[in-house]
Amino acid sequence: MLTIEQCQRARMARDPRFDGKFFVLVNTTGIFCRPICKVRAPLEHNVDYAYSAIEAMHKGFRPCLRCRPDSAPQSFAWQGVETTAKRAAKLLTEDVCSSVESIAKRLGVSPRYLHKIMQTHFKIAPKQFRIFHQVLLAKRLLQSSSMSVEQVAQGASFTSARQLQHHMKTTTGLTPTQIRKGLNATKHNSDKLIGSASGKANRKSNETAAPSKDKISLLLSYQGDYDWPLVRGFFERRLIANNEMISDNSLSKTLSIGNQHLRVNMQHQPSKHAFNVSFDSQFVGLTGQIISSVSKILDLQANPYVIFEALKHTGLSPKQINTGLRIPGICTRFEAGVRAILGQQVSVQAAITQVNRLQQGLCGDSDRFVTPQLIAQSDLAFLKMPAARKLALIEFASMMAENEDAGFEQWLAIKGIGPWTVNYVRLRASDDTDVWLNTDLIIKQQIAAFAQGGQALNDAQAAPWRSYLTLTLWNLS
DNA sequence: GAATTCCCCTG
DNA sequence: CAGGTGATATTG
Repeated sequence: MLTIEQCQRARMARDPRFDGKFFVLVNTTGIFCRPICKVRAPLEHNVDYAYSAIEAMHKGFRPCLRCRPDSAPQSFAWQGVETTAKRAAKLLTEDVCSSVESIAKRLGVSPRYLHKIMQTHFKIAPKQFRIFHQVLLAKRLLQSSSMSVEQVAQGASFTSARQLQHHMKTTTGLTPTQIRKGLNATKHNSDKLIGSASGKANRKSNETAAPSKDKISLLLSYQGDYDWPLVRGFFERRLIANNEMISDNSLSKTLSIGNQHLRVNMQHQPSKHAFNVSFDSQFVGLTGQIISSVSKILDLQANPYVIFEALKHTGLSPKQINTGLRIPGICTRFEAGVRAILGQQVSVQAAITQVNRLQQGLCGDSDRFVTPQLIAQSDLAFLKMPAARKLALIEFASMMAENEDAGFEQWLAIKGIGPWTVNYVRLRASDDTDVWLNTDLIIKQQIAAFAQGGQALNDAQAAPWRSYLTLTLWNLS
């Protein structure tokens, strides 16, 4: 527990690390706040402290309407405007189809206020923010794929090649073709980049708009080392039949994006420090989402050097730290949730067997991963596991069927879903790099082993990359 | 940028 | 409890 002094300093500093740890009771008004409440700090002689919202309510205080200390921790209301800004940025880039207005509506704010939020947090209006993102994606496609300019425009969600031209010109001063030529001048020929355009060139021009049977392929590069054998092994031990396939140098998986389903192949090309990603060109419009899914699955954006440096200070010896460490990801929270629930208290082997039984039982030989709806409608009689866990899975599926974006506080409200499950999901399916899974059995054992060896593990040193510490300990076991 | 809402303080 | 103040979030 915290001392009065600590509380005092924490609330004066509005230190977010203490948010949720205690509450400020203001005697003069009978209102209680979170330590980070933006309102002018009450005088010390007017306040008391409580360690839970329940306690505060019980003492007759009502929650502050500004900081909402009554709402569940981690809910959006709890996290304040910054979270709204982040979510806005995410929605603006991910859901390019929706208008700015509808995104504002989804966030529960007026378009005007969204504009203001974006302006204060990103110094740019929502519309412009989105266009920049589209242009950046288009630029990347021009430089790393064999896609035609027309395809690039579609891939980056421009309504036409003309639009792409226009925005590219106004933001970079160059036309799409010039961007692509820039690559040719400085690097190799474009046909060195995975040829698939060749087949297209031969086809009749009136077919270009129609869905073709061609493959689109692009190169997604990573920085630093990449321990593919390790990542590959991780996936191999958790493979879902039909939905996923693995070979010596590649992984393929059927992704479900919206109501579309597509097979994506990811082939490791160590010499290029990249993965060659390919999928059917009829899904060109999903290019952006495919890239982000693949980046998540393969953890392409990690910077292993920085992580290595951080992990060195935890007490691990350099030999124990893998410089090519990546976190094998899962691209939807739903799939991660299913795997986590079925993985509670059992071995990796047992867990994946259950996942496959579930998949087989509800989807047969389909390559599409099971849906929330299918689980929610089933009684799961064909599964052999504790009844409580089945119920948890069904309830989880119903929640996801109703609202895919349900917050973790809603997850936790389900009986059978606790901190371990949520954190496992955060580790493998969120952008958070700082998930320290110290409630995990293996991790506990590792921590104990280090303590016994006289060299206690200092996990705080690994922040904000404790997800990688977690994975390192798993690998060491 | 004004108007509104909300909170804290003092008398 | 009323009236005064300062500050933030939000809207039109």
